[in-house]
Amino acid sequence: MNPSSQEQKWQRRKEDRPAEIMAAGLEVFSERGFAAARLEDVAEVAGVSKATIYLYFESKADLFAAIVREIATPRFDEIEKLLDSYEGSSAELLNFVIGKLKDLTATTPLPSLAKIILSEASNFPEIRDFYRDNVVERGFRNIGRIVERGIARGEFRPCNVNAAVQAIAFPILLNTIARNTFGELPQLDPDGFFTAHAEFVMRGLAADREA
Amino acid sequence: MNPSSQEQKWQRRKEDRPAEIMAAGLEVFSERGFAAARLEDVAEVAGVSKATIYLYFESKADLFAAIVREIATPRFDEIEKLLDSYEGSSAELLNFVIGKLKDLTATTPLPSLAKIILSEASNFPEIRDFYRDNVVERGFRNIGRIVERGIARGEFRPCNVNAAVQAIAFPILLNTIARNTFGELPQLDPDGFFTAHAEFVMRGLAADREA
DNA sequence: AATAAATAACTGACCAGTCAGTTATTTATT
DNA sequence: AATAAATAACTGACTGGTCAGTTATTTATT
Repeated sequence: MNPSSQEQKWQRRKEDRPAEIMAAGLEVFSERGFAAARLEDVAEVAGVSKATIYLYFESKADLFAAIVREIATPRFDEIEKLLDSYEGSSAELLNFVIGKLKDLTATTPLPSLAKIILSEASNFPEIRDFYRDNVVERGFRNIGRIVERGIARGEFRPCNVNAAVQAIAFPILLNTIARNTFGELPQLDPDGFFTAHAEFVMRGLAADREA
Repeated sequence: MNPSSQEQKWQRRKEDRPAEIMAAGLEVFSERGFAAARLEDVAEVAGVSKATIYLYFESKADLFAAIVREIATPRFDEIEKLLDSYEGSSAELLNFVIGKLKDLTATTPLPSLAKIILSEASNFPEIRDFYRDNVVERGFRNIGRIVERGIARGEFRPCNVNAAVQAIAFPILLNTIARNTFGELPQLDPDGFFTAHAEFVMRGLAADREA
């Protein structure tokens, strides 16, 4: 009549809990956004009670920020390492980075995170400030470095670097966010888009030929 | 002791209520987003009770859709009329439309509405579908027409039209949304951005010179 | 008086965050 | 090696607050 009295109800897993909760949070936040995500769902996916989340994270916003940091940091580290050591042409470098971005948008949940931040950041200042300082600034700096390098080497024409960064990155970002929001509309089809976009960017940046 | 017993508490204003409620809704939605906006606040701004909103709109989502339609429709009508009759060069036309977009983003609440839709549409399918069919499709079609016109007239190089539309519109849209979200970061400064972006677009689209 | 317009008060459902109490694990004692 | 005491991890049940939408009633208009 009491077959389970011997079974363990739970285990202590101090080391693994944070990562598991963050993985669960990523899943739930990606699906529903920040405000609409329920911590009870996060807990269920992570296989813990809601209260356990609060043993490891201070608040919903703190959990979200931890997730973003976890995902963004290694990507930035990687690209910064590349930028420091690269020796080829700037066009090649830019193409490589665009390809990388394409991969990231296709294989990681970055697009849904980006969407969340754009959409909900104004209501959650902690999130907005963290993201502005750690993702927006850093992203601009990195792509900006490529453009500046190209200009310095005479490969790209002198131009407004910040505008160039936006011309490069924003269509990619918004294409991904839009697909994420509306599904696979023919207008947003990524196959043609990425190559065409890279072509656009190259022509927009190219140094004028000598007369 | 009852000085106000003679004063009117309210008036019947069947004709004006919907417009006033929509204006109030625009204000509140722009500030807080869709989910976080409170109908009680909308009611207060409109000077009515919350229940009155339900005399004129079926639901929160219905009110939001009505607002978007009200704002988007005349803009599209205007641009479509222009496209039908325009006779000058395609570059000039495109420049004009970019300028128009710049104005719209600066002087209307379109950016915050766009942000709301991108961010919250997944949680509110009625909004998403309405917006996809009435704004995204129509916007793509209009800008796409300009690009196609330029290609047909030999002013622009043949290219992926949908990608071109995104290269033209997405940086503008996202620049505005980002400023709306993060405030006026130097990286997003609109003064330099719009002219530099127009330049980018023109170079990206320009037909190759004959050899 | 009849009716249309508007409101005030209410309901039901939701959810972040809290906390008293329970269970697993470790450490000390024999 | 057995067990008792102490500690740390975890949970269930609750609280306080929010808010879309509804209902019963009041007020204006004809």
